[in-house]
Amino acid sequence: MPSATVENYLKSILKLSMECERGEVPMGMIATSLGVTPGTATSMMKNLQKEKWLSYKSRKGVRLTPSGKKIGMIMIRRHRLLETFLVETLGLDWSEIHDEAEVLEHAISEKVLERLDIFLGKPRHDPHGHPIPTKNGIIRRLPKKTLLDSLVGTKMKIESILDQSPEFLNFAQAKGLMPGRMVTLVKNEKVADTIELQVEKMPKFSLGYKTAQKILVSD
Amino acid sequence: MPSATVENYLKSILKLSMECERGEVPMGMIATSLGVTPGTATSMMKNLQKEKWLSYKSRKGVRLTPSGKKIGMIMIRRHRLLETFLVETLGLDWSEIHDEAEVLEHAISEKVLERLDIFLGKPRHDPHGHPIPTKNGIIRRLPKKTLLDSLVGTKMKIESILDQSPEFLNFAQAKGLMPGRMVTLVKNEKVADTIELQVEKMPKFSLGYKTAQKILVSD
DNA sequence: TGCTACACTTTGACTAATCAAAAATAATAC
DNA sequence: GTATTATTTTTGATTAGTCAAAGTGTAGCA
Ligand SMILES: [Mn+2]
Ligand SMILES: [Mn+2]
Ligand SMILES: [Mn+2]
Ligand SMILES: [Mn+2]
Repeated sequence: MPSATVENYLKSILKLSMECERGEVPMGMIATSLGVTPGTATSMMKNLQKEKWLSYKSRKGVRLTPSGKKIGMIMIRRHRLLETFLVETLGLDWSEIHDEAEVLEHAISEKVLERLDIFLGKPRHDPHGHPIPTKNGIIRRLPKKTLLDSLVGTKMKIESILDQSPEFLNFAQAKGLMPGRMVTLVKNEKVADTIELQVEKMPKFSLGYKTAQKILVSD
Repeated sequence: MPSATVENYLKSILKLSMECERGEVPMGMIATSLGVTPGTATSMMKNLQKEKWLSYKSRKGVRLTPSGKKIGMIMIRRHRLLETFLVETLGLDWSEIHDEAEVLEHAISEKVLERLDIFLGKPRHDPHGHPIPTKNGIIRRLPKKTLLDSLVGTKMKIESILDQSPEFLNFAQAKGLMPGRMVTLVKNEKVADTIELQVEKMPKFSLGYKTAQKILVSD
């Protein structure tokens, strides 16, 4: 029923509402995240409210209704299952799958998606370590801990990569920064805004604080 | 570059031009085949001509240019490879794949398609026996011979099913009328407009003339 | 040769999605 | 507590794709 455009809006709003834990998602974030002008976002919010997918309070922001949340969650599931398929089955690189999935997610039916899920063995994460929601919209929460929130000398398991840009993903792959790998924090140079890392069987390397926060880990 | 709508138009026009071997494809056929009103088809033809995908002569019809033909052929390839994937890999029934492929064909990139082609082992037909064009747009011609064009008593190989409707495909499957199976023409009752068939290891059954022409065969 | 169907084209209207630019409001600084 | 800045909303316009209904052209028949 919802158009591809509406699916994108609802998915983005859901992701924003899960990230920045505030009551409403502000207009500006929505416009930025969808790459449209603020006016476009405002007018779309009115349509989405009319369809009961969210409630919109002028100059405050937007909150998804259960039906809006459901559609958003379905889109996340489609996106991540498709990304998994593209890497696991077709052998594409994890840096090139996001844009492909961004389009395919609007074209795949529930029936085909469920077959794909079975074919893939009901995976629980996509190639970037992001959890895949169940058919019923249940999603595992990501750990909060980033590379920055750990002590020098501890060995951690990489859980998830938050940055989706091809450039960063290529870099991360080259350094061994991939979900499942073990990594040790060798040094933390507060003054230099830098940490030094060692991924198992790989040479050491450095990462800025800002970038380090994009790698989620568990011990 | 072309929108999904344009892709559908060019694919349909190409298929029509291959079926009814006439110089130009008439407007009426285009409108019918796309399920739009004649006026819509006319105005779209002007746009497509502007983009140099075809030449349009008012009240005569339309002929694809090489670049239009190329896009149409790419769409046929995408559609048929996707149908093959849906049946071979995901196990959907051959009666339910057409509509799925009709949507997915606009969402899959060349890169993913080529991976899919390799994954499937470069198939030469889709599940209905239709030839899959090569990457360069070369397509095998279908045999002209239908079930009607054969003599009583001869055994033939089923090559292709031209009717795409789920109802007919379900019926055909139940009777064993599928590409690759051998069939014998048992009787031809001209006055009753009917032929009687026997597919190997299956009970005999009858088919009207009109329907019989939708099954292509070779000896 | 004129008439009648049918095929096709034109016209005017509509919807979804978008932008640019102007207007309004809220937040922050001083 | 005003002035400046940032955010959001309005307004007016555009584009792609569509339909309904009215208008036009033509092929074949009378
Ligand atoms: Mn998308
Ligand atoms: Mn992802
Ligand atoms: Mn299509
Ligand atoms: Mn087919």
